[in-house]
Amino acid sequence: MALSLDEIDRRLLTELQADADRTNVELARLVGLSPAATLHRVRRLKEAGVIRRITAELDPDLAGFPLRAYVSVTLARHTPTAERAFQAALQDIPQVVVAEVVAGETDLLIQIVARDVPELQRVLTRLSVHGAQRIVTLLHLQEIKTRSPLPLTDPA
Amino acid sequence: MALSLDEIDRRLLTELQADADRTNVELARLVGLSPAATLHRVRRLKEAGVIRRITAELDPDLAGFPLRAYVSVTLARHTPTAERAFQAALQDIPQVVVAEVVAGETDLLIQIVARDVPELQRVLTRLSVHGAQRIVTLLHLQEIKTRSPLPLTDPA
DNA sequence: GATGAAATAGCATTTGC
DNA sequence: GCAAATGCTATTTCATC
Repeated sequence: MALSLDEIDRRLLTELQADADRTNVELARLVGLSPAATLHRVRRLKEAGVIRRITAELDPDLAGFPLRAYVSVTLARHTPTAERAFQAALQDIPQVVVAEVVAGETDLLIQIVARDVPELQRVLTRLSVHGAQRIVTLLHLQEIKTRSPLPLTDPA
Repeated sequence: MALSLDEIDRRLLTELQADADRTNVELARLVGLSPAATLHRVRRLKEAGVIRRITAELDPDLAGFPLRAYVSVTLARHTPTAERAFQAALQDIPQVVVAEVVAGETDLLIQIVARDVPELQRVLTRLSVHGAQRIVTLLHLQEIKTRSPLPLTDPA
């Protein structure tokens, strides 16, 4: 599943994770390649899917979402139909910004954003309605380490 | 803490969250503004901090990190010193890509990436060594809903 | 097979309105 | 917020190692 990336690819990916808001010539200088070669490599990394997308990361507070929560969910019934129905419901709840199947103490882990407490509560209620049994909520209090780049250049 | 954003700002932010890999003229067409005005607004949003950064989102599998885990941590001692020491340790572990203080069943929630099981285990051991008491690991199995934009245009 | 250099078309950015 | 102007960049092409 993993692609073979050489040292220059890894440096490109590291730089682009840290800051993708730079010109191609700037990026080229950083990795010591010509702009043309740099452009070619970055395009290949996008086409290969290693770079999923270039995106704007917002400050949730400043954007009007002071409440964030992690919600771990255990489903009431574990039939394939019930699971698919629940997953479809998650797609339709815009305040659910991430959802994953996990292995461990729970079945699913969901990330929620909300503008205020009533909105948070409405989302939790919707989860219950759609088949969530045990719901454990962890309310975000403080960021310790903000999303950091994958450690591509580290010794394995 | 929240900024006042008008409808055009919200559309700009929504578009940039979905795909920031577009030219300014393209973005201008999408929101119905001139390129100059669009550039001005986007720059203001960056300076205000609503846009934290523009970043490349990678595919963790293709980038060589097939193992991801959420780890909830309860600290052995809750003295300010112990907490600060633990948080400092997190900054130094490159496989820890996100860390937050939460309220609920646990104290901290951490996101980890690893290339293989031994690497994952090494990280978990480092967490124990630095003061983590109860460690609950949720291993990522499958993405249900990939990181979605903040629902800026939704009715509150 | 990937890189570099040169050329063109298009864009980012500024200024004045 | 818009329109026009300029300097720079993205992008292509072609030659090269």
